[in-house]
Amino acid sequence: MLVPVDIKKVGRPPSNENQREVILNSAAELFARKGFDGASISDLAAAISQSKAAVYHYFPNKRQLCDAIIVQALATLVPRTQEQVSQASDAREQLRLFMLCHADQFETNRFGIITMLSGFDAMPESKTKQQANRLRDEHEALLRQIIRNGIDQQVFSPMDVSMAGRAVLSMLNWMARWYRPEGRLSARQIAAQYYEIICQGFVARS
Amino acid sequence: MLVPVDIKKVGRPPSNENQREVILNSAAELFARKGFDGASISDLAAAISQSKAAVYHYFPNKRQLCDAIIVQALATLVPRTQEQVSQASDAREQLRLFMLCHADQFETNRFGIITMLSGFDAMPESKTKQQANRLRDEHEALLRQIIRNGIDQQVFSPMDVSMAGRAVLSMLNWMARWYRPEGRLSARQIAAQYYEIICQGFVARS
DNA sequence: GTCTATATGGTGATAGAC
DNA sequence: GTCTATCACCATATAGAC
Repeated sequence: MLVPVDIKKVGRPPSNENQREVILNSAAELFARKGFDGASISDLAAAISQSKAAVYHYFPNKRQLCDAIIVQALATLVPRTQEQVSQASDAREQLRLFMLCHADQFETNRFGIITMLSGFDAMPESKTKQQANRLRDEHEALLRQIIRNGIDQQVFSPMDVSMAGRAVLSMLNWMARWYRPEGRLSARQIAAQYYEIICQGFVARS
Repeated sequence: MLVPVDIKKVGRPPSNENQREVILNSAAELFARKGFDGASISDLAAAISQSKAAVYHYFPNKRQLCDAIIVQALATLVPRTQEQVSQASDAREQLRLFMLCHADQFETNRFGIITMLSGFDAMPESKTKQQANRLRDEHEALLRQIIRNGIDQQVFSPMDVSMAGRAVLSMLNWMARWYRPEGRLSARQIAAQYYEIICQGFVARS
């Protein structure tokens, strides 16, 4: 009789997947709050009421633990955004969905996304880093494609697509530095306002 | 006979001001590249070919050294921006000058401004921190006032002034993460493009 | 799988000679 | 004012018992 195989677990060490996730989640919060250098494995171990050695059982070192958080954040964000955006054909609606979905991560995976945004540049060269680069490139390419669509559809003015994309991502990514879930507006509401601002522009219509 | 007094030096320790600046500049670069926790006093001492003890002669500890860089960056940026903006009365031109001046710091004081942007939140409570807070508040207040002026003058559409200000600052501040002086565009040119994007908006005019 | 104990090295900061 | 030498501490990471 054939036994169903969970392909996600093939090749993994025979460790407790639950415990691995506990470590990833707690580490993401620590890295987000104190940065890679500021957060220590002792802090992490204390936060999950375990020993340092227990952490090293699941991850070979601090660097790879952090890298795993970063790539996991991107691996969630990027396909989810693609899926959302694909449900619209109007470029304005595609842009709105892109921005909402990106911002939504500040609610659903706050510490993971902050660790990703603040730790991306410090990743040393590795397979994981290359994977992260690919995912980021995909994400940025999607945004630029949306803007190009808009220009082709003549709903957006002609403009420098890559600068426009940077402007959008800058607004969203900087939220990592000030957004608090207990604030007046949700991350999606903030993104919706940014969408209106970037679409309409400051200048009053005649 | 009266001796002219440099008021900037009154009350300062009788140390070599030049050496102090050397330390500040080199430390700014290290903090900008590796972060507060990642940069060590040993690195710094080596970078200026001096001993660690020499650094501690000019600054009581690492934290106050970093704080000094942060507040100095703000103390340059904020009045300079005010002065520039005051030379225009049209809100669009004021906004353009604000953005150019802010971005210009990435060329004239690159490492200082990066250290400020990435280290501001981590500053512990202190007199220096309060000074930094005041300067930041002044800067943000100026930007919001420009936007309000524009709305009053009916050159800008009515909008949420604080969100609009955040949008502008996000675009500029995120430059700390990707701008390289050897790139194709200068920081001022980038800011000028951002100005066009944020003023006109994406949506095509009828 | 998780522990205690430890190896090893770097950190911020200081003492005291010159 | 700058040095060498050193402090106490904490970091990452490992060894080996259970």
